[in-house]
Amino acid sequence: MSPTHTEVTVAPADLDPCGHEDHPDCGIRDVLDRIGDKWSVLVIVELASEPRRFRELQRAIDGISQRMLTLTVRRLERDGLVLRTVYPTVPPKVDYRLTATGASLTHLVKTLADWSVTHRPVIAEARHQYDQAHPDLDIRSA
Amino acid sequence: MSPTHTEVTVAPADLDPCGHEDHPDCGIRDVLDRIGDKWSVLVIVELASEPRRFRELQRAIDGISQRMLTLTVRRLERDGLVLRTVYPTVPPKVDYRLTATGASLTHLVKTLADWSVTHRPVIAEARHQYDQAHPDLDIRSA
DNA sequence: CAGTATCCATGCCGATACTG
DNA sequence: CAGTATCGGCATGGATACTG
Repeated sequence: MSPTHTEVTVAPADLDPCGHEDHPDCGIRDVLDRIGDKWSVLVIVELASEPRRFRELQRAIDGISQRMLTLTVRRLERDGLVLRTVYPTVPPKVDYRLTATGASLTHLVKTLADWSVTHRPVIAEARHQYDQAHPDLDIRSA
Repeated sequence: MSPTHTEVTVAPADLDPCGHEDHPDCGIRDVLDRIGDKWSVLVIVELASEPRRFRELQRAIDGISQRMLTLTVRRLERDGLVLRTVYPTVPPKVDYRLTATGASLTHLVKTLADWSVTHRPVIAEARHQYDQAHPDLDIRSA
């Protein structure tokens, strides 16, 4: 880590992984880079109803490690989607809640979930068909 | 969608990475596992307007490798989001188009893009603030 | 043109151990 | 409780070469 460097991080082109703005693509990748990872949405969903403490989140989100929860909430905090509040008590208490921006994401997430529920059977069937038709081919491990 | 199959496909735990259905989480992770990767949405966006051939896709999607385009369209095909058509000509011609299910995703993608465009400035600012306040901390490389 | 096949780098993520 | 630090596996994805 060696935190002793005064150099100002310029952070150029931080939000623009792809080169051209005229394409409608870029915005999408941007959101997905934010919530497309393994845990972010689950944290957001969990915080949608009410603020949660660190351990509460960890217990609520099945399978997440301490490390990943920390990383996930830190990133969400950095992006201004989650507000982190530290109460200087002993033992320490920290809670997390959605900011206004973060809360606006819950609608989006709901839309995603709805789509999934609606189309899940069709997709499952499509997969089944495909795997029947291509028994030798294995996409998953390719 | 022509539900002409009597056999109830059990689909053994293929679509259910997390263990419990009562949580609202699972559906979301499901979509994200499908479109959350690096290229899928870009392919979908590109196919939204009209069918495309393989090379057309590759040229349209800046930076995608041959390998990744193949993998991406294959997965989308397997999930029944994209239809692949081979014309037995020489040289070979293959085109890809969205299925009805795939097309239904474009609305979703549009929603994502809109959210991104709307909130991008706020998020950029939040990041900036955060990085100012925590100059030593580096989340990106953690 | 439309792919396969192979090799390899990165980095996401999990497991574990330790701290204020 | 709420983290940090370290190590290591494994999947994702890029580069390159080859094929029908």
